[in-house]
This record gives sequence, structure tokens and C-alpha cells, in this order.
Amino acid sequence: MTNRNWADSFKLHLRVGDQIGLAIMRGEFAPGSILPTEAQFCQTLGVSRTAVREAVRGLIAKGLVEARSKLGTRVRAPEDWNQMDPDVLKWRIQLADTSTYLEKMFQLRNAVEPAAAENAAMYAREVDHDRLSEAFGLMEAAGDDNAAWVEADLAFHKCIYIATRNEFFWPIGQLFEIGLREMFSIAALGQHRPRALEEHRDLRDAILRKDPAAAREAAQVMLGNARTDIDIIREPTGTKPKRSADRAGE
Amino acid sequence: MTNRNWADSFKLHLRVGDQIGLAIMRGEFAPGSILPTEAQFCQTLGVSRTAVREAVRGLIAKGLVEARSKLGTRVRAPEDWNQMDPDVLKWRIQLADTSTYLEKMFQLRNAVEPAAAENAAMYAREVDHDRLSEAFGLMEAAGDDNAAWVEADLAFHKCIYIATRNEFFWPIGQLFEIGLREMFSIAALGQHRPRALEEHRDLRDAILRKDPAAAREAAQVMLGNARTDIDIIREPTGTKPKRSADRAGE
DNA sequence: TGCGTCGAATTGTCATACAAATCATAACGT
DNA sequence: ACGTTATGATTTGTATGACAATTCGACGCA
Repeated sequence: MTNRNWADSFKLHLRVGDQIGLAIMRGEFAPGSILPTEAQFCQTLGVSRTAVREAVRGLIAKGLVEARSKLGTRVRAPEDWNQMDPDVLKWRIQLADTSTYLEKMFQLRNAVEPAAAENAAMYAREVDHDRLSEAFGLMEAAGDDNAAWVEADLAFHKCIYIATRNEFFWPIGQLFEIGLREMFSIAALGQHRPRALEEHRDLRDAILRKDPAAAREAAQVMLGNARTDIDIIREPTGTKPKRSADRAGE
Repeated sequence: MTNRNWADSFKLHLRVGDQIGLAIMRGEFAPGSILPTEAQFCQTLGVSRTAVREAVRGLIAKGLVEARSKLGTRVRAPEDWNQMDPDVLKWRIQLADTSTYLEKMFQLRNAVEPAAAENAAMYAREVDHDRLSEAFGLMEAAGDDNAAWVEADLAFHKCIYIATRNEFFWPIGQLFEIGLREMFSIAALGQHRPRALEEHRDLRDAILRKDPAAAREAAQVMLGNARTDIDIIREPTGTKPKRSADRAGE
């Protein structure tokens, strides 16, 4: 079920969409400008017009471009294209400077996640409690397996967002999930893990006993520490995560 | 041609996408199930396969469905489809119960908007200040023109989100903009407007003088008042939702 | 029973043709 | 000379038909 490259490798129109979308976000086609005609893309990329058109349909759906007869397909303003889209996000990560990206993501996360925890404490149902406990169990069981720990961590936070029973929180959790997963292949938070585990336990307990204030508090503590951990990573002194993403921008 | 009610989207594939997307969100096609084949849609809707395919491309881009050979196009789980997409949002609004929708939106808004104001106070550039002042000027100048006031109000808040200089805040502002605009066609003005104008002025001033704490405070005050007005709407006494629509825009 | 093979169904891609929209330009009338 | 209208050209939109790729299911065979 976790096929990620499936979208990239197969389906021609998705590959084409990837190419064009990335080119747009790279600034190769400036906002407001008209990008090459379908026919030109056909020739450039060596594919049929159908493929190009279907790719462009995807970009239209993501708000990156708008197409009108005779005028051509125009690149829309960056404020208009829908930043939460997984693909848009993926392209952004491939191009962004890692540190500022992290900074911005945490700005939003600091705003949202405590509120999400609060709402989760208020509105979570039993199935949410079960899933949250299960995810926490996976974190406990992760041991030295970094990959497992990261996955469990992400699952834990996703549970919180879903437990809010508010669909509008989901995509934000998704944003962090995608961002963090893309950015760190393996996180280097090893020495902080016992403390992080305790913080997660506090948050889980607060949600389970339906204590919104405590949940908010626990989330804030957790985020504060996570933020400093990130700052540690950003220092060139410690172990550096593999930074494969930010190179694509050059 | 089957449905003549949708005059906004000329393009056939967009109308088709609207129909199918709405049907999916209406639960007509359950998550995990396979929806009718392209050929069947062609016959049902009386359009060519091209139109259906391009419509489905849009739905794929929005995460609503995934298509694989022979298996058909499967409806993905609701957590997977990308809730921030303007169209998805629009469909949701058309189907949602208004009061719970408002409630959920404000849960998120309470979390995000004070933080956005804080960030705007810190990171706004001159062009942002100008645009914010301009939008506020439009609000002042709106007078008795309700439509103008609502538009100016939405523009004002959009300015704040953009002034954060954090792309991840944008789509959330977009969410509110779309939601409020779709929900209330044109709002009747409330007697709250003078107070609302003052609150907006406070917020603007705090951002202009780069005072994050004050900006956060001002946003919270404004949201608190808007929230209570919303609560009035939710009274089952049959009060018209239109009454407080303009307050909801804050 | 277990296995491979083949066929059918469905999406994926291609090619072509024409329709619709719209901009540029030329022709026309006043 | 100027504005208006007709015409044409260009680009996207839609339709249609064909074939490829993939995969499920059923049949036949050992």
C-alpha cells in the first residue's frame, strides 16, 4: 500500500505533469506568463498531445495554471496554487532550502498542533484512542530501529490530527508528514528519544483522559523540544542528516 | 448538456469533474469501491470519453480517486483526498451541515489566525503593509455596500496570511476565504460593524508597527467576537444565517 | 489439486479531425 | 480619418477510433 514511486515511474501523463509542474515551481515559467503550447510540449517531451493535455489537467486541478482558448495556458500566481497538494509540496521540498523550509513548517506547526491536541482531547472517539495507543506502542517497541521510530512517530501525530474529528486538521498533519518524511531519510534524534517518548506519553494520556488543557500543554512542550532538536540538527557540529533534497535546487 | 444549472465552468471536463466529484463526496460512490467505467460515464452523462478522462485526471490530481488498469478507478479513503483543494472544499460546503462546518472552520481558525497575525507582524514587508492598509481603506470606504465590505474583509484577512511570508499559511487563509464566500451569498450588515472596524484597525496597527504580541492579541479579540456571533447563528430559533455573515468574515 | 495459459475487460496512449474561442488584421462604411 | 465589422489564423476544447499495457478470472492440463 505504500507505493510512492508508483506515481513517478509509470503513467506517462503523471511523469509529464511532474516535469512541467517542477519547471513551473522552479521559476522556469514565470507566473503570469504563457507556457509553451501543447504542440511544443509534444515535440519537446516526445509524447502525444493526449499525454500533455492530461498532464495539464492535473496542473489545472492543482491550481498551478489556467487554460483558455487561443491565449494559451497561463501560469497562475503562487498564492493561487494550492500549496497543500502533496505533489506541489513534493516539488517545493525538492527545490526549497531546507532550513527555511523547516522554519516555516514549524511556525505553522506551533500554531496548529497544540490546538489539534486540544481538540483531540475533546472530540476523540474510542477508535481514535485505540489507534493512538497503538501508535504509541509502536514507538515504545521501536527500540534502536530508527526507521520504525520515525514511522511510528508520524503515525502518532497523524492519529492526533484525525482524532480532532475535524477534516480541516488532516491536511496540515499531512503536510508535516510529507515534509518530514521527505526531508530526513533517517532522523538523528537518538539521544533525545527517551525524553521524547515521555513527552508523547504525556500527550497520549492527556488525550485519553479527555483533558484539553493538559493536551495543549503537552503538545507545546513537545514542540518546543522538537524545535530545539531541529536547531541542533541545523548546526554543522552534530550528525548531519542526509540532505538530498536541497541539492535539487541548484 | 444534461445539466444546465452550472454556468460558471464552461469547460465540459470541469462540469463532468464537478458532477463526479460531488457524487463521490456525497457518498454515492463509497471509498474503496470502484466507480463506473469511463464508457458508462460517457453514456450516463452523454459526453465523449475524452471529457470523462480529463475530468478523472482532475479528480486524481485532487486525490479523490486512483486509477489502475483493469481494476478501474477506485475511490480513495477520505483522509487521502486533499481537503484544502478549492473544489473539494466547494463540494464539501455544498453538502455539509452549515453549523458544524462553521464550527470546525473556527476551530482551525482560532488556532491559526492569531499565529498568522503574529508572524505577519514579524515578517511582513513593505508591500504587505501597503496592501493591508489598502484593504482596510476599502473596508472603511464600504459604507452601506455589503458586498464591498465582505470583499474588503476577505481581502484584508488574505493580506495577513500572505504577509506571514510563509507559504503554508496561505492555503489556510484560502480555506476561510472560499468557505465564507461560498456559504453566504451576500450578507446583510450587522450593527457590529463599527466595532469590527475598530478591531481590524487595531490588528492593522499592530502589524504595521511590528508588534507580534499585540497582533496576536488583536486577532484573538476579533475572533472571539466573530465566534460569538456565529454562536448566535446556531440558535435553532430560525434566525437567518445571513444576518451575521459579515462578522463571520473576520 | 495446483499451475500455466489464454482471453476479456479496463485504463493508458496515440493519432486525427473538427469545434469553439479569441486575437490580429484587413476590409468596409460613415 | 476613424470606428466597426468581417475574416483568418492560432490555440485550446471535444469527439472518435484504434491499439497497447495491465490484470483479473476462467479454463484446460498435468
